[in-house]
Amino acid sequence: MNLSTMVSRAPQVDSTTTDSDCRLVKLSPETLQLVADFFKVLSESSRLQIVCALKLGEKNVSEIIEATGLGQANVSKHLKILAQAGIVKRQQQGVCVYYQIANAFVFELCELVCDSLSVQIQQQSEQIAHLEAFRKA
Amino acid sequence: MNLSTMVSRAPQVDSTTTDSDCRLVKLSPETLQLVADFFKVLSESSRLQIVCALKLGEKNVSEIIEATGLGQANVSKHLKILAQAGIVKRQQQGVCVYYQIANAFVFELCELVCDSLSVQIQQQSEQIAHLEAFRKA
DNA sequence: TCAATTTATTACTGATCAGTAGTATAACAA
DNA sequence: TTGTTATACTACTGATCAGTAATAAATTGA
Repeated sequence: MNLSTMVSRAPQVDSTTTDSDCRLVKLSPETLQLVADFFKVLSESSRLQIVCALKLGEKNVSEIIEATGLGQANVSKHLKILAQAGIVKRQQQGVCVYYQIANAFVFELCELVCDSLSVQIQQQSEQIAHLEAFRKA
Repeated sequence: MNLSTMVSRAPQVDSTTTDSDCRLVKLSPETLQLVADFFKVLSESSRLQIVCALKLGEKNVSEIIEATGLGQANVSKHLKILAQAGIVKRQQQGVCVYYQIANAFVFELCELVCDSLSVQIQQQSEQIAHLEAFRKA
């Protein structure tokens, strides 16, 4: 069972629309809050730095601190948030604690955003170029 | 030119890894900040409500207010944020201002998160069921 | 046992932001 | 013009949160 079917059984569902073309339309505010909370976890560059640092494989906390340049308490806090969101997994090995990506789809998300941003930036720079050409003429 | 190539020209790039398997590893903190800022726009349930309200087509501000139940000033503020992020487009028609989704990939993002969350919830409920069975035995 | 290392937690501060009341602006109608 | 409707803006408040210093806890080695 996925979230859509869970939500489609909830009372606040709008059943006047078809299933195929508008899954998001049916989501209740409570479900949207869950989605928003997940996006919030990824909305801090420090946490994205940690995620990127784990892209090539697991690291312990000290290695993450070194890779990101963040403070120890800060990294520990962010790792807790990432773990609670199910984005990283924790594994203790003696004194050290190793973290790894638990859900690789975060990279898919980030790359989608990157691609969209690059298109936006390209369009903006083209518009600026047009404006420049117009000003000179 | 996309963001990846932009970033791969920046000095802080890690060139010890291959291009295909780790685009995100190369992103500078500045680029990650842009990605984080985009996620932040989607990290409020009110804004996701507005996005969902526009899923089936454009709406003017009054219609969005009615669809979401949010306050007028609040909706206006969120629409400005969504427009600045390039997620919605603004179009004035007489007294009314119509907004529509400018970049449909936000739905792709949301559905990816929804699917991931549903898997997590399902796994959690299975774990709880196992624990229950263990407790009874 | 004692010291060193690694990670987590707590308490605090400053910054950011959502929501709102009030106000401004602009278009249309009478 | 005057009033009405639709939208945007400003200023404010309370809540949330990132970063940090200090401390705690747990493991390892001497």
